[in-house]
Amino acid sequence: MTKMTKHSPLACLSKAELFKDLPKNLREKLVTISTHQEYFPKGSLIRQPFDGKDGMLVMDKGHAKIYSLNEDGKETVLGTLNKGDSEGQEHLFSDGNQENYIQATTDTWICSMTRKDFQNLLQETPGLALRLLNSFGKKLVAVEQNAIRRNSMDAKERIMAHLEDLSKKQEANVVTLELKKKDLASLLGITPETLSRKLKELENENRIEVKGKQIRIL
DNA sequence: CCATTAATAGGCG
DNA sequence: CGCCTATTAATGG
Repeated sequence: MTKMTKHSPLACLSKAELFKDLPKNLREKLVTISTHQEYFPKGSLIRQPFDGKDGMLVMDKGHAKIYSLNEDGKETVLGTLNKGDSEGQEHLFSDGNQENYIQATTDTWICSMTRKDFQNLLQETPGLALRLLNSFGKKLVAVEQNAIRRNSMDAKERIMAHLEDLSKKQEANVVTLELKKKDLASLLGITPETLSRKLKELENENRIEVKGKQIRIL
């Protein structure tokens, strides 16, 4: 393990979309119930079933993927986490064990807080509850949309739709894939081979240009 | 270097 | 399309 960066809990929480517009006094309240910064080396599991960890986490630095495992041992990628993203909000409301895995895809630092502490704070802080609901809703829409695409669009269309999402999010015509292509394939509900082939097709149709993880949308 | 993992290609159902 | 296998590229130690 390398150096330990000095940790500012307030700065960490303030990066989160969910918290960053909160008045400082509220953020300081959150700090009082949050853990110290935790380090996870690339490839390690931040969360897994039956690890006994509840509550939510905030990405301070790094990237991670969320996935589930079926009985054949194959993983299905459910989403990604980037700096400032928060995850595990559902565990703030119920104390069941989660069935998903969260794995660091780069060296990662996170902050977290437990369900109990968070619930107590929520009761004293309605404004916080409102923001949480809004964020929760946005996530729901994204998940729903991916589900809709899986059922209504063929592989090529799904890939293009995803690239356009990325383009919008990254505000560029040249997008950078945040996942390995095999993980992206899993997220889109297709195989890596199909992804590879369809990217080629799209390229031949002059709709995109692929250079490794950089893709230009034409 | 070697070993492992990721990406691509081709065949087939 | 997915699944399987072979080949190649990229990655890590």
